[in-house]
Amino acid sequence: MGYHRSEVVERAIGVLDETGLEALSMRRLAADLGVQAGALYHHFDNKAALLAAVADEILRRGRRPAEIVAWDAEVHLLCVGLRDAMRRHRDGAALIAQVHRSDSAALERPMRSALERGGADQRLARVGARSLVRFVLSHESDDDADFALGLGIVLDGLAARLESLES
Amino acid sequence: MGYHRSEVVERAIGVLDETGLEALSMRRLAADLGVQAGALYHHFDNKAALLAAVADEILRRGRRPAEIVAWDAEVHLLCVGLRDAMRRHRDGAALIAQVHRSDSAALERPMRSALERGGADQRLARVGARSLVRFVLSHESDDDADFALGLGIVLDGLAARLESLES
DNA sequence: GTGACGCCTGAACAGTGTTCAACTTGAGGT
DNA sequence: ACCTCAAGTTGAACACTGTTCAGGCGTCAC
Repeated sequence: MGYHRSEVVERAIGVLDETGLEALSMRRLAADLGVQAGALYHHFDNKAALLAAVADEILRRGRRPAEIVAWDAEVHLLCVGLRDAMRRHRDGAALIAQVHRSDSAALERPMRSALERGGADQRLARVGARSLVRFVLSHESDDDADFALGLGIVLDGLAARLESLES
Repeated sequence: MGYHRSEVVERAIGVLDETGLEALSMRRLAADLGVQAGALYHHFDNKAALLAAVADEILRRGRRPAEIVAWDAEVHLLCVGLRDAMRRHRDGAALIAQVHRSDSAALERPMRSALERGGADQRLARVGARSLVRFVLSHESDDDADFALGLGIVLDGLAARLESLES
């Protein structure tokens, strides 16, 4: 029995790690909790809401205390942190991408404020943050070296735009 | 009745445009063709194969004759062409991303050879091509101006890497 | 005519998300 | 101790999904 949402979410992460996103059905999760599928709908409006809570929890666990560093180091840190968080669980990137398909503002916000601190105007910060978040989400399975190179390319492009804004 | 694969694919594109990827089920498509669902399995091994054929057709229709231009203009053209092709149909990006999730080599190949013609080594061409393809696939719903800005950022970063290789 | 083969039907299987009346359970108030 | 009320759960149902397969039908070749 999952008294609270948090226990359901925790078990959902367990099922995710064990069997993957594909196999994470309401019935499978309910059975894992020793409960009927319908019971889950007293804690979550629907499966999407449940998955959103799971994605939030995965990201929450991956968050680190904010450090005050140079903007480019912070952006780099945010990207690597996001990648690490989603890679800690099977199908983590697929899940997070699915949940934030329509609204990825929450993921982009910290990235955006870092870019603005680096001198970007609103538009550049918005587009840059979006590009970075989607870059990270779509390169889950690449090895770290390739990821670092790709991220470096995007960051170089951003840096060039920022320099030309300052002059 | 869909005598041939091509007629099934064509009708599938029709259903896609009318009702979206979510509603494109085997039964829905079969009904649209005036046929039972099981009949489709004489033309395609499974739904994934059908969707792959649909994605291929969408991309084929979007292909333009190769022009011989500077590498950066060609990369730009390839990206815009891919974007246009997938945006011509409802959920086009979602479909193509789904089909090429495990194997996006076919999409990356022309991008890679253009980058190599621009002086990139194998690794840079591979990582750059992958980043560009995924950038395009994940920015379907952005307006054109934001897309152009984001693409410009990635291309600037690539150009910087290419210049430092030549020196 | 007699096969053979391609295409299709219709039903079935096992699964999915979701809803809902009815039941159990436990805590609070009197 | 009793009653009430609400939260939590059940079990069944609904309308779907992809997929399989024995059987039938029609069109060719021989």
